[in-house]
Amino acid sequence: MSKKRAPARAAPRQARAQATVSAILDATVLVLDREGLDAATTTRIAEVAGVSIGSLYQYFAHRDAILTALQEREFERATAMMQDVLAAGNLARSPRETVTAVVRGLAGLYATAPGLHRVLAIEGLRVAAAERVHAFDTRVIEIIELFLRASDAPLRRKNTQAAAFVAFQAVRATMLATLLERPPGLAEDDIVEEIVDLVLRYLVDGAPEP
Amino acid sequence: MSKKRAPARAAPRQARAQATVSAILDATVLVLDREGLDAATTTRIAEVAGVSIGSLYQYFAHRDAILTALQEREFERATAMMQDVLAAGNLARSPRETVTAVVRGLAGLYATAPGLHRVLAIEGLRVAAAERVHAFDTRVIEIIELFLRASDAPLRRKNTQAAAFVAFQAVRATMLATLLERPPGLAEDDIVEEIVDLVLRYLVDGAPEP
Amino acid sequence: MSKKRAPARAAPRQARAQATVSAILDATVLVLDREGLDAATTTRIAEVAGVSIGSLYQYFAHRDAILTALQEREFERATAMMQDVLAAGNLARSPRETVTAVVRGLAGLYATAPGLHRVLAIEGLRVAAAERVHAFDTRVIEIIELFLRASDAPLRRKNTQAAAFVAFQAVRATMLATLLERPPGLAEDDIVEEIVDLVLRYLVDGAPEP
Amino acid sequence: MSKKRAPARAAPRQARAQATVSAILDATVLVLDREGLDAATTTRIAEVAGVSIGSLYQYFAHRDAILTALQEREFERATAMMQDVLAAGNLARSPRETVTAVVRGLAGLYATAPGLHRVLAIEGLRVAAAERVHAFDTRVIEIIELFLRASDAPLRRKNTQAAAFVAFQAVRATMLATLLERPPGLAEDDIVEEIVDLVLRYLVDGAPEP
DNA sequence: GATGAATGAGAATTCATTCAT
DNA sequence: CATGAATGAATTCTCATTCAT
Repeated sequence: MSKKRAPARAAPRQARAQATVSAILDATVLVLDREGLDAATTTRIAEVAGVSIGSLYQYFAHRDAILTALQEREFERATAMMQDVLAAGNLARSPRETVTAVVRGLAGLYATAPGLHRVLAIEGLRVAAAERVHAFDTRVIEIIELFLRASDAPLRRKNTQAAAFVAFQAVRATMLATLLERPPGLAEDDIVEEIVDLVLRYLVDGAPEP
Repeated sequence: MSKKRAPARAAPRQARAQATVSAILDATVLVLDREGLDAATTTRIAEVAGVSIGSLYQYFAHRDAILTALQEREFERATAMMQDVLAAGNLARSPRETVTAVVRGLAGLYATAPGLHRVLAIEGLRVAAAERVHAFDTRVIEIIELFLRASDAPLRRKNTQAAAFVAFQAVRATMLATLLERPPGLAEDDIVEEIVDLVLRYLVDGAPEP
Repeated sequence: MSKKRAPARAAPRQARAQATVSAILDATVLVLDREGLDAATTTRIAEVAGVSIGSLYQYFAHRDAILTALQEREFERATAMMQDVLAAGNLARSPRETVTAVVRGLAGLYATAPGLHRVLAIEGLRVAAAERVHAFDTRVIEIIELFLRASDAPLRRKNTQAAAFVAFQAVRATMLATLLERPPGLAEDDIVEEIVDLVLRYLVDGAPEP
Repeated sequence: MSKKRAPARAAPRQARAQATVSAILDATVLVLDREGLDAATTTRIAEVAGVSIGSLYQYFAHRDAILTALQEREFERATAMMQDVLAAGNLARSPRETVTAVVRGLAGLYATAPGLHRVLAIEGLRVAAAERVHAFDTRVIEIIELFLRASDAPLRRKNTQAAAFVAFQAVRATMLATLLERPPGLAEDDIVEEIVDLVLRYLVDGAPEP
């Protein structure tokens, strides 16, 4: 489905190479977050990374490969965070504690570079993003679903998959919108609480008031 | 405030001109929805519209002007729908009826061209979109807030502004994600129900189960 | 030699037509003088003339025809002025009087629209201007030469053609430069005097100091 | 002050780059001289330079930057020539020798590419040329004025600034007109002599006949 | 005749990508 | 491996000119 199937650039084995790749990805984050997608030209990225374009193409077959790698990295982080918070070991926590941890975790990920996540989010990336985003969503939803099933909280929903989907999308979008639009007269902490409440009431029966 | 302030292209007086403008906007919708933002070059739009680029530039000072016009048009539609549904005359309806109407209304707007709305939504448009999107959000939230205050439903939230913001973002994003990702094993009607439930439980105390 | 040989638009016989042609030429002068050659698009000219482009093309086969007509008109005026001042009837005047009259005459022509004359002068107009400018120059030089020969002032030059050429170019350029650059600390009258002196000393023997 | 302030294209460090820049400038001279300003499109320049447009834009932010660079280069040359000829060391020369040197110097500069200088001169270049041309004129006039004051020739004019202005404009324009129009029956050398005489009689008292 | 909507060739400029050094 | 000069396809936009109404 992806338009460009690159001839798989040599995975960097040496430390210096690894550093270069990181520099490029970090530079891309910086540029995307501060200057937007349009400004993220290969030249600009290379410049911010302190690397020549030649070198950039040593490690990435084409521009999209950089964006893809970045997306992958962020998805990885998000998945890891979710997995961590929703691990079996945490089943003992109260639902509120758990949901709060997830929302705060997501907020943490987004807060570093909200502009980046605007771009990475479902609506932004163009090339073959659909599949990748879908895969990520599926995975995250799975994690949530598993947790929901394992939990012994009094769930309101029968269709846990749908519930996981709805809950995740609602949290993701509201969190991002908050970071990008800062609704007036609302501290971030307040919003976190609102979102937690939104999800809790939706998922759990008789969720205690905060 | 916007970067490009066009020398105000001639407002079309003749019928033919009006038709051309419509053709261009409609073509843009088509292209954006099916081929994405990147494919929406002026040439492609003109081609799909069955119009010469010259004509395109007769009515739109530059590419962004087309996108802006489109955004304005869609925002207008959305606002109108919300205003309609949340009008004072509808205070008598049950909360569930009202929320359902809103969600269905939004679904209706998005369903025609989900790809378009992906682009038009907060994360997509680049040029000076921020202000415009923000203005739209503010307006919608105001409408919601007004309704919440006027309603005599047993509201759970004290901060109605925050509530309006969270509710709207949650509905918008989840609806859009649904249309774009066609979540597994869920008909659109099911999703509508889920979203309605999400919002209802969040906003209203003791909302009766469906 | 000219690239475009137009199918000779119908010479306007009616008064209204003549007025339209004038309006177009005058508008062109205005635009050229104030906004420069680049701004002198057919649309802009028509707009300033208060005429539709369609009408513009009714009277001028193409854009260049307008500029050519204008050039012709200005050349005509300049030639007429020279012819007038250097007519046989004026042989009685003192050389200083005559030269002053010429310089003032030129100043008068240029002063109305210096920007226009920058464009019309030798260096400006592009299309087939060379021949036309050359013809004009030749004609003017002829007029000057004839006068010089008829005059009984004590001429210093043997080669009257060369003298006429040099004198004319010097006056023309200095006058134009003056109007365009507003040289520091020099009123227009001072410059006229300087130029008169320049030419007089060059052409006439023992020309009396001012 | 100029409308376009370019993001300072990379100054060429490597030898090849320097060669490319030169090729572009030289090609521009060629095109301007032979085909005129309108023909000097970026594509044509690149083509004549034997370089891709991409390369052209690697070194010049936009078309005007090329023309500006060229103008600067020619102005530099002209100023250097004047400064050279009118240097303090040359005060011993006779006025006729000095003026002849200046006129011949200018003739030398113009002769290589008269068409180019038609464009570069006051009337031709559009973008922000005014200031630049003015600055050049000012500088040249200063050089002349300084020389006039230092010289012990019997000057006729009190206002040396005005004299410098008039003398320079007269020489410049007449020289250029000569090269562009080749008045019939006149060798370039004759014209030089005429111009020298024009200026000498204007500036110096009792200038000896040739 | 007048109007102005439509046309499209052509110009400027960008940017991903390659490749000689 | 690194560098950065060179490339050129693709894109936006302008403007002279035509022609149906």
